[in-house]
Amino acid sequence: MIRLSRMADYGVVIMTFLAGHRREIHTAQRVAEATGLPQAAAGKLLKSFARAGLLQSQRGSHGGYRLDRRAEDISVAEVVEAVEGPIALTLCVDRKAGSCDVEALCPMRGGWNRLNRALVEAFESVSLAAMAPALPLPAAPPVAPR
Amino acid sequence: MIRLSRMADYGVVIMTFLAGHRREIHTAQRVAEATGLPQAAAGKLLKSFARAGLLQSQRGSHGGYRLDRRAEDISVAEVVEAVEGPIALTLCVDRKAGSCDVEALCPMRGGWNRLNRALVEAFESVSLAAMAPALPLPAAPPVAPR
DNA sequence: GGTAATCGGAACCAAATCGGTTCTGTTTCT
DNA sequence: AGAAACAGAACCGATTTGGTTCCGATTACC
Repeated sequence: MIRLSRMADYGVVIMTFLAGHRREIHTAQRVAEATGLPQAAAGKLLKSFARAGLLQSQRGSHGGYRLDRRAEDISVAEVVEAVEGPIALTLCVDRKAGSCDVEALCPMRGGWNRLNRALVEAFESVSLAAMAPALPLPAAPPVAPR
Repeated sequence: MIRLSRMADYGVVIMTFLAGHRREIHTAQRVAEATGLPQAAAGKLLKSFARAGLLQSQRGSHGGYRLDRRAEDISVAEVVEAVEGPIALTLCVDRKAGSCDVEALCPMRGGWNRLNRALVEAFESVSLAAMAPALPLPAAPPVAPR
């Protein structure tokens, strides 16, 4: 049903948490505890975000992750794309990738593009701050969506 | 990547074809041929649409499916929902279904709802006519998206 | 310099989902 | 009665997803 993957959802939770403690460094372990997400999964997501340049990582002992930007300045689109790759409703729409066989002919292209644009804009227009108005999370309800 | 299922995509193709031949009755077989979609899959989709009340079905010999409404009057949202069920980005957002465990607490609810509403509105605002401007399909490029 | 803490990256695995088919009715026309 | 068609469910293989595990690279501290 046009589901967002659970990982993307987790991602928003994590980034929201980090944004609520700006400029502090947290280990993956700590983030997992604070958010209630499965330890290893949180680690994987944090790696993705670091690779995407969304947050800073510090390796070695006393390392961890740190987010400098404010929740208001981070769009849900950035987070979701860091986890799932570009938002693309259909292959037609996805730049790169062999795309659909009929490519230029397909009369649907335009329509899907229009829909996709609307979707992307919606995601870009919502910030992490808008997602979770009450920051920082108090006892961090362990989430569990999808 | 927030993919629409291929079936939903097929669905749009089928409904678009039928809208291009309004009030004519077509067997599932014929629809499959005309659109180039796999026979059995087309049949399944047509059943879904009939069940959803999107089109009329006529059983028995000389039966088939018929679409009375005009392409301009049918939204992509209707088609997609008939195939995939309600458009719901996350379980939180989905009315019915056990939804997420934390339900009322979860601070993300509001945000996801907002995004979901935007998504639904986008789908509702695009008609089948807008998807495939050049109706009726000529030699029906056999589609093949995703 | 050694050791422990921590991230980086890939490999891996079970389970759910998805695309698609098949089978067994039921209805209706002739 | 028999053939043509839809209705609905069951089924199946392949892919995707959620999640874990491993191993290597870095860095802080003693």
